[in-house]
Amino acid sequence: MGRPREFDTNDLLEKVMLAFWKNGVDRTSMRQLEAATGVKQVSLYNAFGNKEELFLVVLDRYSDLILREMDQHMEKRDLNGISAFIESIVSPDATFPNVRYGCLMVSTAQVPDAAGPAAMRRIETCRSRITARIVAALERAKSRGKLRRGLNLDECADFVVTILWGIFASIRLAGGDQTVGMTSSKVLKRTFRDWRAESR
Amino acid sequence: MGRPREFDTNDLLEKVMLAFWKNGVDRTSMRQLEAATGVKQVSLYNAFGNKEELFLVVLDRYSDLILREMDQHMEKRDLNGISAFIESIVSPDATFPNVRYGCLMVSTAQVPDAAGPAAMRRIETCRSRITARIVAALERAKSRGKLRRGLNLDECADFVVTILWGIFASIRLAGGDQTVGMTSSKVLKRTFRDWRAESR
DNA sequence: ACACTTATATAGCGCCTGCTATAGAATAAT
DNA sequence: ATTATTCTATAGCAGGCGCTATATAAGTGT
Repeated sequence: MGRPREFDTNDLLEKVMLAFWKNGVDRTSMRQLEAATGVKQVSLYNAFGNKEELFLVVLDRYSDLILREMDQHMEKRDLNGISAFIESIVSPDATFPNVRYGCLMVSTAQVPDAAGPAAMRRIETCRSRITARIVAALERAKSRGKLRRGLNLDECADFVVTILWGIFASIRLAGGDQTVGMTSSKVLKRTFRDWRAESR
Repeated sequence: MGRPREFDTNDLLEKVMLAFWKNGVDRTSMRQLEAATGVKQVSLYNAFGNKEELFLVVLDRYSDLILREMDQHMEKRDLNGISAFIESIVSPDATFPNVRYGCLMVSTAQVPDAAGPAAMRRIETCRSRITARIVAALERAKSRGKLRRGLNLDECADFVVTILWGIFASIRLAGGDQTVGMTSSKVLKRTFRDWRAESR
């Protein structure tokens, strides 16, 4: 019933996500989104309600993107999986796209009022999901006897996620240069060696 | 010669810094600054030229603040100095003020166009000064025979600064809660143990 | 006392923002 | 074919933005 929309929602959201990612919520106007997507403002409002709701949809999309990236590299693996995931972000031939713009969640969370409380809640949720995946990988490592005794896995996971956050923030500061991320990833790897069983 | 200004520049800049820190450059209007400081917009423009230049002055002030905090805790010390500095940020009775708003530089750098290229350059400069201070502390540790052989000090310093960045970004996300920072600081401390001489 | 300088106070300009009112075009169900 | 529905297109509103023009008050140097 009714006239079908002419634009492809998936394409549209991809372009909108990139615009928000690159320029931030505040500095991405609805008119810019119209220009970037070729879809008129009114159609955007018809489809998504308002700017905040559109951003929330995009944020969910981004959240899926990063969690899928994790699963792709970490499923059933342990410490090496964590390293592989981080390398997929910082290595020169990174599979994670547009990492030169940092992380949509990290940058959005720095000015909480810009995106609204709902966005902040989603970002917190996604971060805790990321942390949970790291914890799971650490637990796999432990059950395989690869970890020292007395290591607090939750604390270690928070540590790793904080480094991940720092890498994203640093890449953004460096104008997209992933070098800092690479060295951090490298040093983290040797920290993992410290976390392994004391048999060295 | 001429009429002297009625406001105290130091007080003014402190209030302006807090406003930018809390709300970000974009979401801090000149009218808000007028309200926060009690100084009329026109006076602000007379004294600082425009919003961007005012922000640059504030950014320098913030930069001094954080570098002084480092010197206070790290001068002539090594690994323990680094830990003390980070703890002065994340501990419940932190001496570093307003850390609940994260870091003015970290958050500003996430939306580069908001503050302008000059601000970005200053932030990069300050970050490299922070890194240099960490390197210096590591070199002191090394010259005191406290470090393992074969450790790349520059890489280790980048690692530490990335963690610092991540802590700031995480505190902001957590709405000012410093818990994540505390655990990261704790795990970093045991990473330092790994960096020490292999006599363990 | 005077001119000169620099402060403050009020008001407002042009621009961009998120959002919407209105009208017309295109498709679905009846 | 008609009706109902949902799309697109043009235009514009109220409000906030950075910034400034103008007028006036309050000091300093001669």
